[in-house]
Amino acid sequence: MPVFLHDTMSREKRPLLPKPGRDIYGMYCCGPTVYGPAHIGNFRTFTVQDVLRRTLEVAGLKVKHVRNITDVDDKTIRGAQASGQTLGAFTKTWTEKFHADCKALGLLPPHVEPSAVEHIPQQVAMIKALVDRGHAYVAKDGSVYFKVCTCADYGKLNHIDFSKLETQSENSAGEANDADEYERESASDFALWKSRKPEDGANFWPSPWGEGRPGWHIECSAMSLAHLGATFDLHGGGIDLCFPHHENEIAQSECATGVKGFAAHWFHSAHLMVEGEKMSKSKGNLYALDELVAKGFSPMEVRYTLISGHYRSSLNFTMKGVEDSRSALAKLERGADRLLAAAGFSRAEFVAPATQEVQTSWGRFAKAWEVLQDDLNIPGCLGQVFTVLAEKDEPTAEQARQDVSGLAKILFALGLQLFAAKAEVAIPAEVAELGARRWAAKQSKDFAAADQLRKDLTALGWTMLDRKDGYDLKKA
RNA sequence: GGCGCGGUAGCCAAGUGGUAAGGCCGGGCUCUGCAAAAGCCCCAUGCGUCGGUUCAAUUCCGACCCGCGCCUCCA
Repeated sequence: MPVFLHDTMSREKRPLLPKPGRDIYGMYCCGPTVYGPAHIGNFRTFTVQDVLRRTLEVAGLKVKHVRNITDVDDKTIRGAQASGQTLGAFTKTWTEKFHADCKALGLLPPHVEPSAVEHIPQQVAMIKALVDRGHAYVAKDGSVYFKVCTCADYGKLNHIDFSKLETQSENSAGEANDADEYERESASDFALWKSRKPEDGANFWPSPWGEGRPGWHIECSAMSLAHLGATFDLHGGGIDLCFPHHENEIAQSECATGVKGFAAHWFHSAHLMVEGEKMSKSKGNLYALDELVAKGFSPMEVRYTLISGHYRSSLNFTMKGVEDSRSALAKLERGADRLLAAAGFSRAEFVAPATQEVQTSWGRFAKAWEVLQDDLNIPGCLGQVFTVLAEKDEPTAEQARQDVSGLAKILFALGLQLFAAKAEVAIPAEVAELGARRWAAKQSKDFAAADQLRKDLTALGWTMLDRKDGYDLKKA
């Protein structure tokens, strides 16, 4: 059974399969603009896309995952200038930070990660095709605009009747659309090429229309064409990109190549709220991964939180939620440990099996997998996993092995790495000594002394967990 | 105004035309000198409101209330 996923354009749940005659499933995801650390909202989208890619792979598809880096736009140029760096040096710093965060969150690197700056010629070529075909025009200042009225089905992704919108002279905020800013012919036309401006500094490239830089929308069209072809299987991004970015991509790509059917499937993930509020710079709730780690949360706990809601519903990200995730993850680890013990496996053997075995051996987790394949229902899948782990009947060793295989694949698909090496907290000599003394007191049944020593440890911020044969010291 | 999404227990969150997964928290028990950890058990006659369809609706239809998103470069 193929994976089924809701498609934004058709508004239907549809099977995900490579185009006829192809054996590779091509997916393009809009990546980050590298002008600062990505926030958890960005990472929700990238994490959900990562789960999709992993799920498709577990389902046996060969996936080509392309995710771009936007390294030239107003924000990157301004950021570079403010930091006194070249654009390249500036975006390299933030790209590396992004990669580090992705790695910590367990995101598989995309197979191709093209950058906009590296694809200027492709973008220029596409713009040229649009001009040649009459879909774009050159303004007085050398900027090039896409002429929306030449694209009859513009608006099809968002189901907007664009002939009406075109005449709208102001947006919902009551602000006039500044149609004359760049001498656009129509308010809905958008920039493909922006002519060189003094504030761009050294960041301009040659083109048939003079020096300048590409508009934002064209980069994704050019890079998806370069790496996946004129048509490909799936295009993803945050729901905010649905309009106008993705609508514009469709228009540019289909008009430039003359081939309809740019992306067969559109995958949009809902946004994140933080503590019940919309994320925004002014509210200061745009958490970066580092800030959560500084609060004592592990990236895996953050990942669990990010996937704990269905991707099409907005998710309220709260610190309590991450704490809940920590407990849930710990429960998952205990359940997995029990299963491994029943199967006679070590933790090291708890890995997703190679592709050949991929379709078999789900054990009791077949239902969880089924749920995951149905519109990437991660919460439902996790619910199934916990249900199975709570079953009372002890599995036979053979059943447990099947279960381990199934669970390993589920967790691989979700990208949840259990048993992550926890940062060893060094035990101060003073604490270790108190612990040893308390253990000795307990052994000699001097409970009054033992209780006092426990209090002393608590005062230092440590707790002592007794076992039958020894004890652990943990930082509170 | 246009196009969408959603309102399920204290919190988070699945799901279904036949009577509510799961996680967290909380309570109880077992274990334990104490404490914790762990295991087991309990925790929505109820799924925004009001109508309608139906043998049966939280699930379908309609209206209404409430919250949220996008509507030109924010994942």
